[in-house]
Amino acid sequence: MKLQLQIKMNEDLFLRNPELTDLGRKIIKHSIQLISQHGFESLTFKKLAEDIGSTEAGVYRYFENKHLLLVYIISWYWGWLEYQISFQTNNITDPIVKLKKVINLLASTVEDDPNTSNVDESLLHQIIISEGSKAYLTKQVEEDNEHQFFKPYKDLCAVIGNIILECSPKYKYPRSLATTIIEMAHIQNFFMNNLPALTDFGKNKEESEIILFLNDLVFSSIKKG
Amino acid sequence: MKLQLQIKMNEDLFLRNPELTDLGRKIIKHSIQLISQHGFESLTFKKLAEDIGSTEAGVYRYFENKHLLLVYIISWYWGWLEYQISFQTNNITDPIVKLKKVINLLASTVEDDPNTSNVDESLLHQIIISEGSKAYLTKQVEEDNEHQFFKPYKDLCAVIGNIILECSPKYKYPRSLATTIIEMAHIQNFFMNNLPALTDFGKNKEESEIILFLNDLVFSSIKKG
DNA sequence: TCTTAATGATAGTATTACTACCACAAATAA
DNA sequence: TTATTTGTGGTAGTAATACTATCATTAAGA
Repeated sequence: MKLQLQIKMNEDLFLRNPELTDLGRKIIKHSIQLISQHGFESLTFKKLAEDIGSTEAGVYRYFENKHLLLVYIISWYWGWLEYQISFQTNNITDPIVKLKKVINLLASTVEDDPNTSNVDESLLHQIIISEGSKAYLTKQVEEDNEHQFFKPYKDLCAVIGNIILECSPKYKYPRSLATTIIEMAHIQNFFMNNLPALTDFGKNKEESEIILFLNDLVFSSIKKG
Repeated sequence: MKLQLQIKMNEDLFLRNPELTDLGRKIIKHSIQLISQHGFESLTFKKLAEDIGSTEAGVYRYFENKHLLLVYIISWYWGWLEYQISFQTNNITDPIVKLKKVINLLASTVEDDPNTSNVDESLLHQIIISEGSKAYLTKQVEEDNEHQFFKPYKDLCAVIGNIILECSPKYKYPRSLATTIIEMAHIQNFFMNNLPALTDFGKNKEESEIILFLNDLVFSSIKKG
């Protein structure tokens, strides 16, 4: 049995649903490749179209601009990750074990998921690390937020926040701690690989050390209450 | 007595030192205003020149491109903040009190410093929150790092890391905790004001609550040892 | 006074970020 | 079956962006 995993996407993100056509799927696939390889700034719809073997106008029929394309693929990742978390923590009763699993999922190199044929999650993970915050660090956050573009991130944050509350019902900052885990898993990874003087993981560059740091940070915070 | 505070800047950041001329100082002042008002993406040297009452070519004589201008003003801020920290924690012997002071300085709205006439630190603080990570989240990090562009940030991180070690000599992640404090002070602020569902501070939007969160996070982590 | 440095003014180029229009093929509906 | 919609390719065009280059003028320093 081959099951195709479908993530429900916000329809305001695109002009035409890229999951439904060949060109659309190519746009997603190749934009992930190009952004992870050359960075978001250097992506243009012209280059993307050439990479695909289509035309600029063709890409514009799917996405209004590259910001929305970025928000799309990042939203997709958060949706996918929330699914991964619910799947991989299923049947775990101990919330502490659950939370450790979440930290592991956030801070470990992602492997390509065979259930999503047109998305390479390991590249996407690199994009989240290097470009993730650019989705919201804009002057249009408010407008984008009204369109619910950040719902997948908020949902993930709520899921993790609830696990934190299961561990420690009296802990006062479950959501902020959740975003701290998420953001720090990525920022420490970026720093470790690019500006190691900003971390304590410079020698080995092992993401397992980031996981140890996050575990220490999180569990010393919530264990007290 | 009027003392002018001078921050020593990396010379590779500019083509001509903006601190030494009237136009140069205007470029810094107006770019801070424009970026904080309209965001870094929408800044162009043409708009900046018009705002100043000069020409595009004039701005290009000082900065090669807007990325370097951003790195310049952000570096300036880190240098200024490190000075603030050393000044304001001077004579404090208890490292815990010191660290609390640092958290306060990082997470509080900055007031304009009268010792720096051409820089408005409160606007700069907003830029750090919304645009700060864009200085390093690029494909040129490695190259920029070779030019030592991130030294002010690293120095600040080292200073805070050392205070952490004073509090708890056996703590294993002083630098990563330092960057966590710095980054989270800003990210939580951004989320509180723009995406409050990602925080626990949505109702009052008080930065004092961010400070409480950070204090809780930091001191429960380091107190154990 | 001679020279250099800083600025202003203008022009020009390649690229980016789009919008618009037309033609064609395949799938779908009448 | 024909008619129509849908997806795509191709081409053009425009305004803005991100620069580079040149020349004249003024102010400051030697």
